[in-house]
Amino acid sequence: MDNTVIDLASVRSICQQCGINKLCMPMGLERNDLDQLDRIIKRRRPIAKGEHLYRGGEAFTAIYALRSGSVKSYLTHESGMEHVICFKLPGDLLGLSGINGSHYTNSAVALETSSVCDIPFNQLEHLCQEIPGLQHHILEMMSKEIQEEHEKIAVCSKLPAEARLASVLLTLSGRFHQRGYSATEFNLSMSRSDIANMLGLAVETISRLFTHFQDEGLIEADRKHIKLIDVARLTALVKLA
Amino acid sequence: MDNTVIDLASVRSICQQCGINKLCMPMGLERNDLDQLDRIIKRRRPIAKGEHLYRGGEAFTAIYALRSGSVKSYLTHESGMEHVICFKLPGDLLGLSGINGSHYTNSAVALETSSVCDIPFNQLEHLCQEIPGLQHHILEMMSKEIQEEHEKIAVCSKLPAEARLASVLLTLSGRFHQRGYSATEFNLSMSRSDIANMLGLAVETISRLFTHFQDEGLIEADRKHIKLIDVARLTALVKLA
DNA sequence: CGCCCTCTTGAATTAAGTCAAATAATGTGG
DNA sequence: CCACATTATTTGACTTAATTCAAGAGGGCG
Repeated sequence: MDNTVIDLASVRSICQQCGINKLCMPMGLERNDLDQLDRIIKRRRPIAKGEHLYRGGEAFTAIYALRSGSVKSYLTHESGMEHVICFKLPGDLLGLSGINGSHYTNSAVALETSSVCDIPFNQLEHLCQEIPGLQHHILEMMSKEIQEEHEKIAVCSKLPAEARLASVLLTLSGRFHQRGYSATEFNLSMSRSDIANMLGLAVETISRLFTHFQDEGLIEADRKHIKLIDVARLTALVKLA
Repeated sequence: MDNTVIDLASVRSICQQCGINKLCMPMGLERNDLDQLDRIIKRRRPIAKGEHLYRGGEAFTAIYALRSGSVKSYLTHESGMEHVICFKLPGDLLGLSGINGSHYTNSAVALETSSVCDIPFNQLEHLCQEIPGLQHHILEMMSKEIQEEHEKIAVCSKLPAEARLASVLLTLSGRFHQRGYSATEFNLSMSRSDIANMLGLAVETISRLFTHFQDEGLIEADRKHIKLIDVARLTALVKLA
């Protein structure tokens, strides 16, 4: 497995240097495979807050791995109404739902300055033919997305407002933790209204809940900055209801 | 493309005979490929109403293609509460969310006598390595499932009860139509309470809506038998709101 | 500095839930 | 095949969680 001699400034692929690679792509890939993958990936210069990565309806050409920052993906109803689907963090993949139908079915917009890797999909597919581990990884990532959506539907359609917000906070906490950041203290890059939208609630409700959580000593919230104080009680909120 | 001579009772693979194959698996596969796929698929004897195809937590070994009947998939909350995720019809695939984590994350139970094909997943994965079209098809099916979940979240978290039920009826209508059945007249294999559960509503609400839709001349409902009368107005219900 | 947009807070409204009960199916054992 | 038990569906009355409307308070940016 570990056939690496310490060859410092060698031709290490960018993927290998990238701290998030365990999340987004490679996993147990051999060095050679990683290099191949690396070769098809295009890096972009940073994307500014508010810039779109892609929009619903555009031709599907690539999936994206978020390297830094955060991105919101959303559907646009024909009435023009937006529905926020999820918030992506570094290591997450974007655009997978575009595979079927060869057009993106949702839009992705940066919530802050972010950077992404473009992974041209047809090339990725070819590579999957040669690298079984890569194919498996893609399947796993898609499977995980399906799992997450199932979970999200359960939360949004079964739990009261309080539990939904608690769930979002805890989920974010867990995801930050996975990425090596604090699980109890973080900054929200999304607005209250994005959160409300995703949870199918009114902004006012979210705002009230934030103050309520704070009054109850569950969290400390200063604008975007959130500190989880009583994780146990937050967790209980989600379970109960 | 069409290199078939009329060789009646030949060695045609079961997949080729199966009327639903355009939905579940093959698509543009060559005859040879189809045969290979066919070889790994196991057919089961029919599954009785109420029998489980798999349960959440069990080791993930196979995905399933529904051949006839209908199946409900649901999550079980730790409190024991069930959350219905979706209803599967012939041609649909089940179990895809189990790929990640190698355990089924939801349960699938037959709503009526049904038959399925078991597709051992590791064999399928191997086959995907050899048949690019098959790999692509699996990716498409998973992508579609993600799309559908996105859509479902939008419906359940944004639309009022009336529109949610209209959406379910229309979606089912479309799916029956795709499968060659009437788009305007069909039998629901699921209970009112399954529908309510999936939509995040109370059974009573669903019941009231059925009678309401009937009073409004939108549908005719006799127990499980549903007849869509005014599709245009139903559609408008979903859009508006 | 001031405008704009996000967020917060309060009061009134309402959609949907809960509780309770009747009715209609479905199934079971004798 | 019938009587009974059980479950699914419907309907009504009341309650409530969350929305909507209205308005004020902050913050951030040009």
